[in-house]
Amino acid sequence: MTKADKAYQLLEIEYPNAKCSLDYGTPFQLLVSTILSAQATDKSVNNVTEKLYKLYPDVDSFLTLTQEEIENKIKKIGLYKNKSKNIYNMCRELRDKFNKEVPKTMVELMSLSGVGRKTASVVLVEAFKIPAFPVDTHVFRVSRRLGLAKGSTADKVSDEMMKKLSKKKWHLMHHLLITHGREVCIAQNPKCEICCLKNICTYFKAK
DNA sequence: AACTCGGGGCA
DNA sequence: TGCCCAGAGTT
Repeated sequence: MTKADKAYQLLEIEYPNAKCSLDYGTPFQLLVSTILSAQATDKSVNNVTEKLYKLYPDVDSFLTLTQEEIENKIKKIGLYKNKSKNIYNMCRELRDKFNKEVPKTMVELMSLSGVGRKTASVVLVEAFKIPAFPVDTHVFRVSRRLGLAKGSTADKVSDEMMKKLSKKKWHLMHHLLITHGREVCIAQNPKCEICCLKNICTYFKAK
């Protein structure tokens, strides 16, 4: 068994309920809620974005709003209002370049306003079940501390993780690493004493 | 690769 | 109030 498989196994036992926290309907709704939830702490995003896209469920309903109107909606539900410009522009890009459909490739998704590498790969995996390994700062930090990835950029870490794990494990592993990074393998003063992975962790060994 | 941006969380 | 942070965008 590889180290990556071992880590996966241990994390799966530690976090039996780990899964995607975003509840979404359509790919477009996932896209909007992913953008809005970026940089926000995960809680509260769910019901809040739900409210938003119940009122405005698709591209067309957003296209009827001015940027200021979108900003007011977002402000009212308590999320980053500065994302309104991105969402306003993105909906026009979807209309003009993609026939109002959420595109299904990394390059196309990343061409949209406010959509970067992480948001794009989340949409590919969650909405279209296209294999990808989203790397946020949690996944980046935990993978490197464990010694599963050595790359210095999120893209490299993503590639390394995909090579080390069978495809069917990618999706859950992503959520397991995020959960672990939030709760135990935190950025400052990680809680190594209680870590279920300390016996196989490069960072812990070096301490 | 390093920096900027800028609002939320938290002490 | 000031410090940190996540992710996108820019240089």
